[in-house]
Amino acid sequence: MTSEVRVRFAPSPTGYLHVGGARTALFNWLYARHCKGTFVLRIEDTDKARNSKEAVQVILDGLRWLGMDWDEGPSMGGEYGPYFQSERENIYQRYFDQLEAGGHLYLDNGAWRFRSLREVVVVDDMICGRIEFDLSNHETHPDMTIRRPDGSWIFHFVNVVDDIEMRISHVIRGEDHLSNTPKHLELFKALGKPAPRYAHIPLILNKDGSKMSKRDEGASITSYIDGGFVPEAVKNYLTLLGWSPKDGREKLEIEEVVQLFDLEKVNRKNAHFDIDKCVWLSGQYMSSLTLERFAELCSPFLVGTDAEGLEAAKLQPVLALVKEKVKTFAEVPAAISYFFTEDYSFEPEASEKALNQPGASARLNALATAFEKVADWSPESIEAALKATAVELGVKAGSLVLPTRVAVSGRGSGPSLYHMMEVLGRECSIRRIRQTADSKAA
RNA sequence: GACCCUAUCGUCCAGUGGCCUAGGACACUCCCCUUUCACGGGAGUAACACGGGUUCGAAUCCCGUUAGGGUCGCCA
Repeated sequence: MTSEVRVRFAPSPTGYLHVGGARTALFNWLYARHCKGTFVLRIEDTDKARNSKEAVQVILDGLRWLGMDWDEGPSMGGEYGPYFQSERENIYQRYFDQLEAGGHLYLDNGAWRFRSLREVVVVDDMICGRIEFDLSNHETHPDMTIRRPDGSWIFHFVNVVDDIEMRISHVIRGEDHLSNTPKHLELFKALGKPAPRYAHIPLILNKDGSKMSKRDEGASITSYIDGGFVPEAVKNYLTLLGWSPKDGREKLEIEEVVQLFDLEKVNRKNAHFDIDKCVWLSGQYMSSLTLERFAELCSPFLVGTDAEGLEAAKLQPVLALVKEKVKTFAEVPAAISYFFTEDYSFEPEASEKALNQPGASARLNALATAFEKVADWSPESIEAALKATAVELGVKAGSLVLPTRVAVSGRGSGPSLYHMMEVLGRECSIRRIRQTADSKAA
């Protein structure tokens, strides 16, 4: 029972969830699920200045959006709570008293410092291997502060106390903590408790290798939510940063990742973040979404557009048309706009190429006349009518396609023309073709 | 500055002494398919940081250099 795997993600509520933090959470989540262990979410809000309900909410929302459910933590509870450090005052006091009684602490300018054991500390890391840190030199390794003069607690101390109290078996965290680990090990030793296993995962940097800061593209999970990425795709992309199934596959069901995931196989090299590949993966997931889920995930992006609140019968056929075309939901409003307004704009280049040609107007009118005679308004019939008209006019069918497309949509590209016209409807399609023939075409 | 980690195409991964004239994916270029764009299919450009070892043999092991990243807070 003591060998049970318990891992934790312990973010500080800074107001945003960094992509690197999200991946740390993900690797914890994957390891917990792989081992059938427990994934704990603990909020490290000892810094009262930065602590706010909203800031915590951003983290919870981000984790939920990525489909990482926690077994213990905020709104879940659990037998090792509370899960906010701001509510664990008495626990820290107890451990503090123990350290003080053991002679490990001394006062310095009103703050409490931990007297280092001044030894060589070995970190046996599951990813980085065995590393020795020589802490014997006071100059290069000053005693760490664990409590401020105002009584508030410092990260290193509360982090260790909570890992003890919450029975954490494996600490999976960013490599930026690797150099802090010997200090933490000293604390475990002074407290007389066994330390957890450590696994430091490499960091995520910008594509050019520079440090990723808050403002950089893709740094905040909120940017993926707002950017309309398919959440499964972002989760999938994150698993591929530092880990791989080894067989070259890129798109993997998360259940399979859970099955295959292993800390020992995680890379030791920092990953450079490539938003293009993430967008590509989102597009891959997009096409495999059911129309229902696609419509559901689209709806927040339709707010404020002509398509907002439209009944499913009107909206879904249009969404079906663009589903295979977009890579993010954010692209949807622009992709469908001309279906829901007569005030659609014409792309200059497409207009120039398709409409500003001699005889374009006459050809469009001939097409409109042919479409008026189509018995059933199906893609097949529309196509047949267009091809027959091409024969009549003595031109290639292809040369009528683009002008028709631009006339009914204003654009040079889009869904299959015949399917698009079917959804647009006979009356609307013909009206747009005639209007364009009158006003735009030469 | 000290200490720690890392080093394969522009990027993400494969490769753990011979199967590597280094493989896959994104991006890029070209071709095919197609009514357009996209999808799909095919082809191409492109990498073992450098220098020493060890070995019959090194992308793979060792050392050094260089480069990048991290830590050294009364931030987390």
